[in-house]
Amino acid sequence: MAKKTLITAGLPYSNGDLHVGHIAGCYLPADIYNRYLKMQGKESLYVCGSDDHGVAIVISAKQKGICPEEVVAYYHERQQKAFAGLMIDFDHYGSTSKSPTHKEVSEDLFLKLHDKGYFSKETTEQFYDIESKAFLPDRYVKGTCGFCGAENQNGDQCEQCGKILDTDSLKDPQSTLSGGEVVKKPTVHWFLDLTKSEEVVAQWLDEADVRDNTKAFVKGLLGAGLVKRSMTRDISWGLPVPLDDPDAQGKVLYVWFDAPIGYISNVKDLMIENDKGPEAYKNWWNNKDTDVYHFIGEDNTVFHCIIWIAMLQAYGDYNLPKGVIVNNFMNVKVGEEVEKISKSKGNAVAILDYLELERDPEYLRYYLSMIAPEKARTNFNEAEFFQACNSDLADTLGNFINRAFAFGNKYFEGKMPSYEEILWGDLEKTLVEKTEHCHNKMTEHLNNFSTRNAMREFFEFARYCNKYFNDKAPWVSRKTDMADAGLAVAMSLNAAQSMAVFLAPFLPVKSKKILSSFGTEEVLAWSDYKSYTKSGTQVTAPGVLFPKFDIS
RNA sequence: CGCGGGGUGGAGCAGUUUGGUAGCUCGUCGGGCUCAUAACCCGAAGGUCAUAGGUUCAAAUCCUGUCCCCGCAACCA
Repeated sequence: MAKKTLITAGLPYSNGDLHVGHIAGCYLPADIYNRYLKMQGKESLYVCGSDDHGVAIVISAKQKGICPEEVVAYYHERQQKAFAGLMIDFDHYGSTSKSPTHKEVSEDLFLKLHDKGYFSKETTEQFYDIESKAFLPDRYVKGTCGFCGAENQNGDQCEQCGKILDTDSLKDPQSTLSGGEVVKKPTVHWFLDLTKSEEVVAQWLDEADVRDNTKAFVKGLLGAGLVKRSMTRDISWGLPVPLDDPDAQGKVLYVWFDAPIGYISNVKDLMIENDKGPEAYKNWWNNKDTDVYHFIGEDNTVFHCIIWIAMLQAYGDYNLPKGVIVNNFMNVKVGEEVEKISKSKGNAVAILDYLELERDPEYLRYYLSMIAPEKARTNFNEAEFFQACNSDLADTLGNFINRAFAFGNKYFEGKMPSYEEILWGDLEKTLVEKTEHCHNKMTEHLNNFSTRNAMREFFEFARYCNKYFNDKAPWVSRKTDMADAGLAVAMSLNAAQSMAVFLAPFLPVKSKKILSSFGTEEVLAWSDYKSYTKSGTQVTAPGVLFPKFDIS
């Protein structure tokens, strides 16, 4: 059976708007990979959905004076709008809080792990906000550092001395929510014992498609030894712990436990929606012919490369991911300063803002592919964005296509001139070699999940195309050797058509526009990049594909 | 000795796995061309590849030490 691929992108937390970092980190690379696989005639699915549970949403709701459902609904819709605007095409976009399937699949997974003895029930002391009548995660508690005496420190770590704080070492704890008094209170939770999974995770890591830097990071964690992690929480918003145990009352599954399960439940929902039945998702999740790839941001590494692997392995029936593609964060550059993208600093480059300015979404797809933080963090800078778009998209790519078509219109009545191989000289042979080289390299880079290198390869080719046209100088040869001028035009148009294929995963609309100039409607296959248009065919110039930003 | 990433011409980056003339984009200067979105092409200036030492015929690339920058250190999505 042919291999098929299930692609997922880290479920966006429905408690905020999406910005360029989110898109560059996982949604765009995954979208490009999905389109690329489909162009190769492979069966693939790209699923995602909002991650709706967790303390942060409860707190956010409380602060706004609304209920968690409203917070989730608001951001879920805005996130979908941002994705649609950037042509991030999911085969399915679900929601962990709205899908009954998700609840069912999560409960099944929790219960099976429970029955197999992977959980231990333990009592620990946690901060409890008396006024809000709620347990609080440490970061929502402020107090005095028990080590150095620094005041007003978050409950997880002291910024002054760097020591990690806990319920014992944080003095005079206060709730940042209510401002009220916080006490220590015992509470019962179910812990997943990760020490049992150390070997399995290490083995998976050896075989999986994971970038070297991710591998090194996870190996470091494994070397330090894994611990028990609580998979339940004391809040009311989430999936109730599905146990017939009085201690489970009022407790929910930890958001990080149920979020990745969304990768399974979203596929199941998609299959049900498509009338394939409630068991069809097994063709994707319980089938060795499926390669599962998770695209995530660096903050998700621990959960996807350790806990999720442990969960899947403990469950037993589902595929382990073939790869986890981790991208780093993206910072923004404001003036000379590099900063973290942050809403509170007001430097977030929000997707909806970008779209509202009616800027071309494909310019952003281009730029984010180009500066994708694949090996290290990169900076988003608006001035550089404008400059790169103008230089690469308008001057190099757009101008080349335009000049080839324009010359053809002017001197060949818009008909594709002759370009039989017998006419080729060294310049033509080199051009075709460069085309093949570009295709091969882009294939290699995309197979390695590097949109960045693929794009760089593409523009090297585009630059060469301009050089070819220049070296041929058809505006000179047309006076003495019309056939050679025609050859230059035809070969350039052929190159433009190849470019349309190369660009399709990145800039689907522009790619289509170029192809339709040649009278082709459907997306060509990735390997059909040399299916050139016949001589004599009428072609129509696509016009200016990439207008420039005015940055004077 | 907590873990990881980084330090390459004015700016932004590639190259380091598999040592062998230091590459790309932008910027600057000069030239060419006029088909094209004032675009394109060619050439030049500019780098002791953070630093000190080592291995080697040969090191940005391998090894060791040092300095600087940035993340992470797992209750937070």
